[in-house]
Amino acid sequence: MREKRLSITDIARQLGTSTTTVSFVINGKAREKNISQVLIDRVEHLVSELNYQPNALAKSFRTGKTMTIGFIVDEISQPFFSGIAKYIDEKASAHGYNILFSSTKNSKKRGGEVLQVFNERHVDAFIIALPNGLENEVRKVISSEIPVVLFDRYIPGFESDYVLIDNENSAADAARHLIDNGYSEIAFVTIETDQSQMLDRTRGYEKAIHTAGLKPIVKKINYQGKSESIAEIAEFLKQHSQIDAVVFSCNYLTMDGLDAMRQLNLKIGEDIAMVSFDDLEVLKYFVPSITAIAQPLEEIANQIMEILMYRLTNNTNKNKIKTVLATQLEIRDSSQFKKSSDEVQPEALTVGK
Amino acid sequence: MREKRLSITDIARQLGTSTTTVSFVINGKAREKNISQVLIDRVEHLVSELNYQPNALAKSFRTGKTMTIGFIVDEISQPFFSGIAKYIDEKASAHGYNILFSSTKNSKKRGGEVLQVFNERHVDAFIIALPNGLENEVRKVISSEIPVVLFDRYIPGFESDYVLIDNENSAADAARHLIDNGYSEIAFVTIETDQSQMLDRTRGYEKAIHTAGLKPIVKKINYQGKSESIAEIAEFLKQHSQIDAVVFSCNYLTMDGLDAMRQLNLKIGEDIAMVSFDDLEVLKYFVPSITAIAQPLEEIANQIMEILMYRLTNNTNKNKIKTVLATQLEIRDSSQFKKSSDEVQPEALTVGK
DNA sequence: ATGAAAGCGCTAACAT
DNA sequence: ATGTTAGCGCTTTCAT
Repeated sequence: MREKRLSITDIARQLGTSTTTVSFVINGKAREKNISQVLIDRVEHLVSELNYQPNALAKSFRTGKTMTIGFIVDEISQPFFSGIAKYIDEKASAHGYNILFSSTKNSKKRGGEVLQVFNERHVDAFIIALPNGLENEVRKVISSEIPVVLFDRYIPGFESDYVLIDNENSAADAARHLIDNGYSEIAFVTIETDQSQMLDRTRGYEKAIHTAGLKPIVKKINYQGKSESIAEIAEFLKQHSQIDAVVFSCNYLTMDGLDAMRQLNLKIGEDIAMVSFDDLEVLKYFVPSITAIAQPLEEIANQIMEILMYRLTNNTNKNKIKTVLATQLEIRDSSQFKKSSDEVQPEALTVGK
Repeated sequence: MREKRLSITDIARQLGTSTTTVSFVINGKAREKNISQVLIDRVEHLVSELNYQPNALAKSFRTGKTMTIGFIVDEISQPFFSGIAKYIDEKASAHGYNILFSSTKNSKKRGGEVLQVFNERHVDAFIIALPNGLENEVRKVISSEIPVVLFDRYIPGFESDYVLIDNENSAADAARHLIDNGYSEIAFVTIETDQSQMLDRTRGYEKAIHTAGLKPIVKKINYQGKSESIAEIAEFLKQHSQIDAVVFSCNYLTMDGLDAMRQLNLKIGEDIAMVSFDDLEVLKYFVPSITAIAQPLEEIANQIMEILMYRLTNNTNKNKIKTVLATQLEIRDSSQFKKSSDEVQPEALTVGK
């Protein structure tokens, strides 16, 4: 299938014409280059008859274009990233591009290596969820005129194309939703990090809590691994027994939180309300179903590809495009209106006041 | 970062040596080619001083090797596939390979296109979860000596490397587990397909049911989309109210099944037991937690890469390697020992006998 | 309207 | 032990 491949020279020779002509015809530049219709037809006929396939390697070598987009994320197996990957692949394929991916494990070292390798392979563009500390390396790529679209998080104060969601308002909405439903001791569980999206989410939560005259309770997990995270969350919840609702800042913390709550025998929706930042298909099948902030995956991918195609087509890197998308708070049973608990004065008091 | 790149000729010129020497040193063939240590040192010194990076495109063009592996699956966003992708990426990166992926949507047409495009891009090897009907195209690739490892399913009667799990016994185990726990009207919900893994799973279920002297109840969904699937499952369960346990043949059917059961107000673990073929992290957090057949993702990826590295290193395609791995039945609460239902004679009878 | 030919950067067979 | 050089297949400038 690959060894006896014809070259453009073979086609030209058989036709008694030049490689130039064949090249022009193959690349659709025939008209523009004033090739006669007769010749065009002859070339096209032979090409399809012999099922000639241009050697993409030679073409890439010659032009420097690889029709490849580098997709760099923390971990491809995370549903958010693989969901984005799905849509990116669809759009990219439609434009003749393919996706080269690698996971950074959110490590600066690994991220730098991937960036370098993909750069050496001459990917035409990058789509990156930026690992901590890789700002300068990415800066270099951007200044070398290769299109880069950041997503999920960005570099504050740094000029780049990006597609984000409105993290601050999304988190604030979630907090307000809990406040409106009668909760007052609302915790926010996030990770210890500099990543912009996590900081924005925390800020949104804090603003909403302050505005309501409540006291923020923020737990930052120094993420070392799943079991440590679960233990830390459990310990946190045990130490702060007044907490009546929790917002988890990302999907893996939601998972760890579910585990911690189960260990503590806390009944979700009864003992404690919860909201997950990031929706997962399964969350709606839980009993009780779990309220979540859903990111618009397809729309994020659409915007990323739109920017990329613009950059690749217009060959300009000026006027950075910054896109911020809204999220959808999927209200389910885990955050329903607060029931007065048994220990606290029940209806009697309410009636009496 | 990319424009002012040095070439091997620049290095050679500055050193007053030849490109051959530089090439040999760079590619670690210096000793083998009897280059003097002095020269080796001089070359290496200048290379690192100037931070020379060989042009991967030129190298690929020249050698025909791209250090790229094509990873073709139904849908990258499915947890099973993105989980495999994670480990494949890890192992491949460690060997200097990168992963080009695309989803086929299990369409023969789309699968054929991806195969062709990846082939034109000269990927060094393929890892494929085969779409229905693409057998002949894959056959061509295999016979052209490009390493191909199939996984998840295979082509019965066709010689190829593959890594599978023991689908038949896994499904049989799940059925036996339900039988042992007192269930007798055990249904199997799968999709209408020719895919080997689904057929094997169905066969395993049927064998176990027959061996126990029970009657199989198989529902094959003609998968058109999520909502249709949910409706079909709900209708099926309603029509067969005698069913006391269900095995779902893959993770998306498990999801659809959960939705259907919720619609019918069936309490899992009480009204109906269930087992999921394919584990998902969340299944253990459900109340009740859901029993599942867990595939060894990392081990599958390991085996795939082992075969691939062997093929790529030894440059032989002979003696196909067929690997079948065991699964783990994660027993949780959704399939616990059957409680006698209220309509049926309760303890009194047991006591009386 | 068409062709000749240079050259992208690298590898490796073939000198010496 | 090291250098010379011929391509790999393609695009594109410059002739004609």
